[in-house]
Amino acid sequence: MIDLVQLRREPDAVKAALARRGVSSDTMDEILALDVEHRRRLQEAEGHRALVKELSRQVGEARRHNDAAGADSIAAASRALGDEERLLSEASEAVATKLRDIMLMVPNVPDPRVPDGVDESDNVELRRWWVDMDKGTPIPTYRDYQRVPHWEIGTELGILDMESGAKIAGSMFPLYRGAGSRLLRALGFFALDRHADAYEEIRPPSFALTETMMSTGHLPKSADDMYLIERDGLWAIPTSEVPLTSLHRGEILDEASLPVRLTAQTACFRREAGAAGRDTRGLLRVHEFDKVELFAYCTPDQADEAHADILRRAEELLQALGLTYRLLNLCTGDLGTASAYTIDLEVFSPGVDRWLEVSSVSWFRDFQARRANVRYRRSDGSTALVHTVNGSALAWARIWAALVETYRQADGSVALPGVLAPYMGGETTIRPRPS
RNA sequence: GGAGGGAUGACAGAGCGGACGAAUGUACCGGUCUUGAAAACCGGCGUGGGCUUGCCCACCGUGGGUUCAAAUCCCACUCCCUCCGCCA
Repeated sequence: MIDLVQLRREPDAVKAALARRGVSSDTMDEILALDVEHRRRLQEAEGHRALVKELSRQVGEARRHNDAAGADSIAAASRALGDEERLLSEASEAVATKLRDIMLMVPNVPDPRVPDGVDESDNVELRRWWVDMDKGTPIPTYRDYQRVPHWEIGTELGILDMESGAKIAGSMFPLYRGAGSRLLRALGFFALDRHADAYEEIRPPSFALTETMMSTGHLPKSADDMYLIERDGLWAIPTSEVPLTSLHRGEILDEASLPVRLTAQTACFRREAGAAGRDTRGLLRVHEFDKVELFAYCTPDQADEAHADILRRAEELLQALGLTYRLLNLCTGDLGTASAYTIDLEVFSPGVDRWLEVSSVSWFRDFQARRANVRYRRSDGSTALVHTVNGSALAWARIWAALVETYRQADGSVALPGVLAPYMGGETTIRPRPS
């Protein structure tokens, strides 16, 4: 949620910034008008309320002096006033609800660093990295045997079984097996161990209440993209950002404890309703995948460093895995609702010949903290909203795909990077299972 | 799933229709005292919102209701504790 006080104070600046994201100035004017009306009605209602309370006090006073007649007459007057007050409160509340409903749909104010653009094609590439990058080519030179899509490699080696996944849960639910399953586990352990120096490991619930989903900005806007267990009113989390943001919901944190850094690996569930029919092969786009998330609650002053640290850690993992990747500065048209600034990391997967998004490192300013009501106490005793920052490090399904494609050998085996050896029982080469 | 008990400020814990935003203790922040610290004593000490900046309003798990008036009474729900049942 954006800051209503800031909007009142500098409406033109906020309108101009949000116009870059396609929010009409009419919408903002409607918010401003509702805000004025709400405060007017609130004053009216509260004025009445104050009178009712005063009269009630007088009823008690009269009772104590055994003035039954006086008490009854004051009570009658108060009752009449109370009826009026009820109507005024309802009117005020109705305006407040309307105002809040619109506010919930307004995206975050983009940072000046965010480039203008309408969709992902306008994202700005910042830089690329790959092992031995010196040839002046846009991507590494790959051999023919690396140009095989991971679903073919997966079937060939018996490590990925999309058909069985579909039989069990429908299409786009992957099933890994044998060394493929172990690789997935290895990646999660590898990453969590690397982050353990500065980030507390959390294992949160995989489902969340509607209120929890509101806090991150996933609801009300993205309801169609998430799984809902209707009977219990629970949503399957699309990312561990959701539970992590609500870990301290409604709390006031000690400034000295900031930044609070957390990491979690969870399954992430996405209906991908808007992408039906796209990228349906293999692991390019799946309904369930594991992801390690890095998260920080921090002060506004710490936000840049917190963002940089998450980005650095995601890059270090990619470099340790020897994967080719690039950084994109997301444009206004591709920015998530709650984000003020996002850097995406994409790996190049030679078998499918595409860049795959494997991390989004975002700074939400106080947008999520306002919804989740997470504050910190400054040394002077005042309170302020925290900033939230998060990013994946990393999303494993697509990493899995990029790894088996990148490291496929001429003989059809896959020779994984040595950093995974401790997590693979020392065996980093995946060969066809003898049948 | 059944029966009972509970949920109050940072924490502990009173209050159970009328001046209660809430006793008291601890913690915390000032001050006095002290070479310094501790102790003692004095003062302060919840969060949000509105506007005429001094006042008003809201908040005692959540949502409804009763009443002139609700932390207090009634209903529903959530969570925690104890016991029984079931269970990986």
